[in-house]
Amino acid sequence: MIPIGRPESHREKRVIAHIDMDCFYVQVEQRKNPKLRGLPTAVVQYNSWKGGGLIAVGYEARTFGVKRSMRGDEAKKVCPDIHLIQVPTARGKANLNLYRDAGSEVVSILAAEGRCERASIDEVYLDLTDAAERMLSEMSSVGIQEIDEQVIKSHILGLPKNADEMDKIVKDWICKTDADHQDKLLACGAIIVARLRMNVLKETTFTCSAGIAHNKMLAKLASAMHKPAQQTIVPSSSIKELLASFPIKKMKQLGGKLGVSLERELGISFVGDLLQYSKEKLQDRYNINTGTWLWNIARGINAEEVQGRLLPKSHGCGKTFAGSQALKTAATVEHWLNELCEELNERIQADLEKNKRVAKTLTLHATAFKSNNGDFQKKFPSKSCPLRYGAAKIKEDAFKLFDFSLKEFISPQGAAWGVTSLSVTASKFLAIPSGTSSILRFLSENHSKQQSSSVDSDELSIYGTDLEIVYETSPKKKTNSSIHEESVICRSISAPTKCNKKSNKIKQKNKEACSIFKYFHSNDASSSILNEPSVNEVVENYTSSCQPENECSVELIEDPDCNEITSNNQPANKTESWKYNADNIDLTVIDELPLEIQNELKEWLRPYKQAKMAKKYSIADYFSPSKK
DNA sequence: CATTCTGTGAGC
DNA sequence: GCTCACAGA
Ligand SMILES: Nc1ncnc2c1ncn2[C@H]1C[C@H](O)[C@@H](COP(=O)(O)OP(=O)(O)OP(=O)(O)O)O1
Ligand SMILES: [Mn+2]
Ligand SMILES: [Mn+2]
Repeated sequence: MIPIGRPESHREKRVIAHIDMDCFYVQVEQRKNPKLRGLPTAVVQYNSWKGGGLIAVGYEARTFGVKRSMRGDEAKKVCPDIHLIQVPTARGKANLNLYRDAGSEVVSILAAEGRCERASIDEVYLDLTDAAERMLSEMSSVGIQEIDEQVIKSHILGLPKNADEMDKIVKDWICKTDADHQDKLLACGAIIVARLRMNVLKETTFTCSAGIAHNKMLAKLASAMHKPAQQTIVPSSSIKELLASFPIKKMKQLGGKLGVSLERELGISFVGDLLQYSKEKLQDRYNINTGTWLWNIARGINAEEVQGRLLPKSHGCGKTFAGSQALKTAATVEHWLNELCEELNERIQADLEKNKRVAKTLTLHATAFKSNNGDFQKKFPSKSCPLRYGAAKIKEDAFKLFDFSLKEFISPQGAAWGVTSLSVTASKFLAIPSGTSSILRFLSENHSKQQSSSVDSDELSIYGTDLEIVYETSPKKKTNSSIHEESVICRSISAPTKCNKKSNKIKQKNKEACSIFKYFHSNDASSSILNEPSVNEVVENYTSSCQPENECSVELIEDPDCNEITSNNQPANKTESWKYNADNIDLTVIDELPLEIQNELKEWLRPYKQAKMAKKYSIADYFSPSKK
């Protein structure tokens, strides 16, 4: 909820920008159909019921009083000429990929000058401290000379308002040679941001607005002050006055219940009104984190870091089934879950291709009512399980999760039910290592070759179906350092089979596992991971199996060749571990796996078996250009 | 009968 | 680690 309240150092010297696209979905539609430019336009989802719901409104339409969340019909009433563009649909639901992709385009342009955090589909935070410092030092002797026209359009808080002289005042402020260091850095930040915004416009046709300040909170606040296609600078000297009249509910994090409780319980209206309360009082009334955070924001202090993150952390698909559309049979739920899972599968496959990462967790959310107990919406328990790649697996697992939740929802009485919303989410992404000497890269390259000459990619995915590849790298601490370990374990994952009522935990069938190998190489500068695999690779075969329906006992056997890193082999969870059998270098263990899995595993392991027969154990052999 | 998303900390 | 409420696009 509330970010942990950490104070910033007394004189904050960071240069932080917040950039937010103007009426974003509308601009995306206007790029697609330029005839809409300059016309009152809004984007709606669906349209058969009351003209659909507006989710984005262009600035021309806003002058007529058209608002987000209005119905299409309502918008037509106040703005008869409005162009209502529908969100694309697929599989009976809205599909937002057009806007997601446009958002990614923008992020990739804006990430060029400093650490960038994708804060939503249409906004980012940037930490431009280094770039601004560099700029300032480069022109410290000459002073700032030429200024883009865009920069002149900046608004600078705390300066006297004078419409006629504005251009000159801004230019003077930006170029002022006797300004303090903090202000000069902001001026440099503003120049950089203006250029970035120009780049976005040139490369995408989209306009955006920005705030430039010493922290995220003030930058966010400023970016919304002057829209569209403008930017606003917050010099430190302007903060007190700004917050003194800044409404509490407009502050990020105070737009909900907390903001209301502040207004009601303290009887205040503006962020600056919080100044009268001691830190202890705020911590006492709210809690240590929230209280500290409140005390700080009243003073314009906020030390939250800009996280370097360009990609979303999860992908979700959902649909609501309002009123009479509520789903009342398992079959209709299954139908819609299938549609949602199809889309989710498509999106995580695309994400894998583009971003080389895999999702590890599948979560099902729903809302439902019980019709005996009044019609009132009750939260349906959400559940998650390991995500298995492949549309069929995702569908199977999502429906099982739903089924567990439903039983919990209706028990013990058992009653008629109706589902009013469903969603499935893929999360906990892990990057696939991409260095030349990575085992996973090797696996995936080999696998994609097999795939091209075989069946539906859905049915044979490197991360998918019943197999998962667990990839681990040794934590570098505790070592003697230059040794780097990668281990790959290939194991089966089953659909969720049981749900423990008490702990609410989904039980998987016990995993049957085959540790494929471990791989060590030196991570010295002299033999960098980026170089050809070099190194003292040791490809060890580990074999093991877990008895189905039995918890494995931990049996760690020291690796004779690599004593120094066995401590890193400690399994985090003692219910799963691998026996090491140095003698069994043949992959006979797979004979103990279910036939279906065996076949799949054999396909996968063909290259390794060939390698074994040739008594070649070095992964380097696979990377050498002559081979393969 | 707003809808369809995403991210965070608390509490277990 | 998982689930939830809350806050925001
Ligand atoms: N409540 C919502 N439901 C669905 N989609 C939304 C919702 N709010 C915003 N969006 C989508 C559509 C918006 O174009 C996009 C960016 O949101 P936001 O930045 O708040 O407004 P905006 O970009 O449309 O206008 P502005 O120019 O005021 O920033 O996210
Ligand atoms: Mn926006
Ligand atoms: Mn936004």
